[in-house]
Amino acid sequence: MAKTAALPAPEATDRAGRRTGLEREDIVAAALVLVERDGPAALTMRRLATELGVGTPTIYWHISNRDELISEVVRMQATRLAEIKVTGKTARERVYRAARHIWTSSIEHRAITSLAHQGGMSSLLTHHLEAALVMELEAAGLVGREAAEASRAILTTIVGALVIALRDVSASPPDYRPDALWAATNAAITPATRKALRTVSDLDALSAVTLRAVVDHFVPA
Amino acid sequence: MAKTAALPAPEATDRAGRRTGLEREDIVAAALVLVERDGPAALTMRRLATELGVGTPTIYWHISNRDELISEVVRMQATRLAEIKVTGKTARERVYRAARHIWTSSIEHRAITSLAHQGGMSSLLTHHLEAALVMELEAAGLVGREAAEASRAILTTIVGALVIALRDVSASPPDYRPDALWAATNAAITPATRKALRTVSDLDALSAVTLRAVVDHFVPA
DNA sequence: TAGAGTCCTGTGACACTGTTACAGAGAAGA
DNA sequence: TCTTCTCTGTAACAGTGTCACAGGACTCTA
Repeated sequence: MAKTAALPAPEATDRAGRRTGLEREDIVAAALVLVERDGPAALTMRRLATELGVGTPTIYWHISNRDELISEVVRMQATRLAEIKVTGKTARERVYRAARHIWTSSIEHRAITSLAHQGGMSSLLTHHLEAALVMELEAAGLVGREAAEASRAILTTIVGALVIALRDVSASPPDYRPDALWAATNAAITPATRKALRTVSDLDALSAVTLRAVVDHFVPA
Repeated sequence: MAKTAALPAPEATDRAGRRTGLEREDIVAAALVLVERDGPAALTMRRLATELGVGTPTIYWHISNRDELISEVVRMQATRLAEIKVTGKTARERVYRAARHIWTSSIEHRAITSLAHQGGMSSLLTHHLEAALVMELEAAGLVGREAAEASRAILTTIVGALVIALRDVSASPPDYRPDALWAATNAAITPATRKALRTVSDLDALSAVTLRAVVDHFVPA
């Protein structure tokens, strides 16, 4: 609200009547930079205001909520990720590549992915990429509910790997980290397996393999 | 610390020198009840203290951190979930059932699952169940790195579906909810598929299907 | 040129969070 | 009885999101 009422005719003087010339988009862009640079926890209203050389109420004039700010940040990042060129010979391969692209770009911008994720807005972040995935699914012959289910199954798989990959292991107490847990467990498990469970896994490769399996299951050859 | 130094000889008088007779375990149990009743956000130190009829520093005498409290809550819940009886004829089927058990129990106690998850401690919560899963994987012939990878792939799949299932859709602004997003997108997608994408999915069934596919891929018949 | 109106911004506050310094109360041991 | 250790309450600190309010800066009108 507020901003929608009687916009001041965007003529010659673009930013008339403002003191700092601060626009909604500038705030969102600054927030995006802040998150990518210092992590999701750094996105504080006061800190963002300081970054912009402004008081907190100024931000609240342009943006109603912190949640809305996060939404907007995620959305801006989503549009930046919009353009994809999916390659591959078979339809299956193209579906796989489209899905894989969601993973790589999410990992690449892990700070914003975490932000979107802990705000429950991961679907907003990946929506454009997901649209590309659905298009490839349709090209592979899946329509309607079949396409929707395949898309969701694939996205589910990606999100799961992302959650594991992006969590901060050093944050939890040493005794409760996965390797310590497997070292301490008294279940009837072979030493070899136990050792393998204690090593950190290459989630990128694992995600790729799992993704391939899911795609192969849902997309006909 | 603090508690470890010179414990007061647990003889006849069990709770000597205490005024309220509050134990570490009581606090954790109360926190568990609080979370299950009012959700993860309700786990506030002050609120927990009020629930126990006590001041906040009393809690801090027994437990150093809020993070440690969360760890302890998750751990208590994890031990409660420990006992499983996996049934099924084939080894594959038993692996699937063990994996499925992780899903159902996580959904059943969604508040604590969310708590564990947003604290990055999902592995702690599901550790016992995961151990059972690994045992079934070994029974199916997978050892060492193969078993570890299969276990991780399966857990990843479950976690992904959980994240999607447990997020609060009503929290995000209406324009950014999945159905609105698919209604507004201008991608080249068939109306039938678009409609299917807008409907809420049965994640329980979808998770089951995806899980079956992943298990079939990693576990030999 | 003076006044009115609108748009934006700063000061300061409120309620809430986790966390802790400090002063004690109560029981146990000397 | 006196000391010591274990626990607990009062009160505060720093930080968070959010907003009421006053006022400055600009544009438009008289």
